[in-house]
Amino acid sequence: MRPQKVNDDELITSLSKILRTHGYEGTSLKDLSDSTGLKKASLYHRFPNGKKEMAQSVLNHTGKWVADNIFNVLNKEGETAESRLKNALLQIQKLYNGGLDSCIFRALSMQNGMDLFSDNISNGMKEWLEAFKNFGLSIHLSEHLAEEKAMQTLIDIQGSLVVSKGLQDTTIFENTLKKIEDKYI
Amino acid sequence: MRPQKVNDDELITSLSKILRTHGYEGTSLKDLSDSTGLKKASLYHRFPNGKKEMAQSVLNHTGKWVADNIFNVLNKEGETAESRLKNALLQIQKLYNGGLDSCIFRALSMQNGMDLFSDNISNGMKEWLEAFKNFGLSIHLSEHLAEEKAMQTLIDIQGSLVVSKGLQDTTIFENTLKKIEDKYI
DNA sequence: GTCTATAGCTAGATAGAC
DNA sequence: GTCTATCTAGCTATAGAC
Repeated sequence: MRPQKVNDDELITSLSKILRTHGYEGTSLKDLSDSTGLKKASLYHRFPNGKKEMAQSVLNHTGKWVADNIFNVLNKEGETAESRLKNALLQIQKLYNGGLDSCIFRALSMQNGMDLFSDNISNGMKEWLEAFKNFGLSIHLSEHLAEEKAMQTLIDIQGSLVVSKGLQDTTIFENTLKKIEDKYI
Repeated sequence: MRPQKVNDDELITSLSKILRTHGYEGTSLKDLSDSTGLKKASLYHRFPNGKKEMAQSVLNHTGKWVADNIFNVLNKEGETAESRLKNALLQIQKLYNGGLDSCIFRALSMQNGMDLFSDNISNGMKEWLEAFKNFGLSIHLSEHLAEEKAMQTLIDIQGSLVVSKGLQDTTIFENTLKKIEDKYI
């Protein structure tokens, strides 16, 4: 076996970057080849089902990163709610590159992408809701209020990313993260 | 001259439907031809610059509809603020088909679309902000608060559309419209 | 104004050398 | 594991008949 030119993590990172920027339909195999440095045939060797498997891998990889670096931080034992939330919001800022990068859910959720990934996207969003609901419960909000606040948080994040992109102004995203903090504490 | 098979309004409506569903990159001329009932060459006769001109026309047409049916309603002389807001929110619900349809800004704001339409999208969003700011001023909010509430309203609309689509649950969009009403009144 | 036909290109995908 | 070469299908776009 030849050595890998690019390891799995680097590969997924490049794929993620280009898919989140151009969307599923707007990303060609040539784009993916150029951005990873691997030829198309090599990409097919690593991902036999082509572009849809690459996007799927990006979804899985991102889901794991978010679980480890956001949800776990948000509900970590033995830390104050303030510090858990603050740290989680810092990780969210990192995930979206300060508002410059789009959410992978959005990038894959036009019709063609939805036909392939709707379950992943739906389940992924439910995990965000659950994580923030658990955070709400940990600060003794009622079940109902914890759910409501979690939903508003998800809407704030997604909405501020769309508006930041549209107005080309990342302060909108940053201000929204600050507001999320204020709404909880 | 032969008669038009499809008038401009019907044409734009079909183009809008398909572009908002599939996004700019995900919509092919064949899709546009199938959905409008006009052959590709006929579409080029009506829009000599092809797909980008069709999307541009959809943006312009939607912008006019929104100005006439949402912004004008929201700031109509001689009606109570409650009734203006309620009516505008009904029109917003109509624009997005109860949360089933995506926003044209979102459908055109992956990278390839942004390269072509960033100014339209940015200016369009600024008009939403201005319209809601003026509404806020009309109910005697401070300049600062009126701007802040307008931004949150835009974020709520865009965010709830993304989350509704992702979770395939339009009640999220509907509940957000109700909340917008509560936040103002 | 709409159509058929077609040009020229790029897409996704595969075969087989090294 | 990566590559070059290639296939077929689909893409955007145009020419020219009616």
